[in-house]
Amino acid sequence: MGGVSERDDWAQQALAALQRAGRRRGSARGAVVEQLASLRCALGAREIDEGLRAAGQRVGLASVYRALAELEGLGLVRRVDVGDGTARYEPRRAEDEHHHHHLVCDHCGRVTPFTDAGLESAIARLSDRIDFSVDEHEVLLHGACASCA
Amino acid sequence: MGGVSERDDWAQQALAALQRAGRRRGSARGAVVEQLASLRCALGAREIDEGLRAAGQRVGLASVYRALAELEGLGLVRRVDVGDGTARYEPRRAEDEHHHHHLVCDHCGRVTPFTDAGLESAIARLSDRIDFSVDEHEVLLHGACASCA
DNA sequence: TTAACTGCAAAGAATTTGCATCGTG
DNA sequence: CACGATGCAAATTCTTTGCAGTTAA
Repeated sequence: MGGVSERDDWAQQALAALQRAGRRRGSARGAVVEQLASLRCALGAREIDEGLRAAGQRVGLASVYRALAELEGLGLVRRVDVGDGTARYEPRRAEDEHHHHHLVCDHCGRVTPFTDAGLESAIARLSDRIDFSVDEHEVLLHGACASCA
Repeated sequence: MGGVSERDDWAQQALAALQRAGRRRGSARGAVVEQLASLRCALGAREIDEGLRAAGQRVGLASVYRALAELEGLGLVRRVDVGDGTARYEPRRAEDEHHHHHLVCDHCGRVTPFTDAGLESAIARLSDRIDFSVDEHEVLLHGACASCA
């Protein structure tokens, strides 16, 4: 719990894991990790690409997809699908740090994160009870956000 | 309570709603409603199309998509996205009848329904607490199913 | 008869893959 | 130097749309 922000923390962890997996450090992959690390909530491949482009980092969209696939395979990011036909990704931080779920406004499309302890414990109890090895969970609440209601 | 199976019940309700919405009763749409009504869990457009084809009902895939879009718009089906890049749909029955969520095996891809009262009440409490009008929710548990673990 | 419904084929959008080239270890 | 990484373009896959023929009300 020091001066290192969780952002750099995750980025470092991700880069280390990639290296451990025998991967080299290319510029595109590094940029994607960097971009993901600065996120608070899930983003799609196109959004990540645009973000990098805006930051002056010209990256091929294919490389963004490849980086995401790699990171997902190593368990460093998780894919969240809110039902609009595109995949979103967000860093999977250690422990319960920043663990959250998503509110999806079906009117404006905005996706907002939220957390709820009651929900987490209900899921934990449930996970223990069933004959299925749970290693990831996601709760989506669809409806109308405050501004759209 | 009654001799009418929930299957016919939902199908009738769906057809009635379509008619009320000023839609005619074409064969393709009727077949899709029929097929959805016999489901216990979510299916993708292609699967529905194949099911109909297997039953001798030759239907254009485009019509299946059109029927699903129409039903979703009327709130008769809900779309479930388990993260494999394809959309799945299942009938949205009245009240809590058959209300369930999904276990997704990341190894074999199998999707299995489950129910949990604790989860439902946690979500109900949460929904009351937040500044967001929730009208639909979905819980996805990813991991390894009994046969894959 | 009229407007909705349907199927096929073309169009679109998101994601993946082939390949020649570039850069890291 | 050798092999992984990258970008572009072509290829796939899923879904939507344009049209002309078909059919329910």
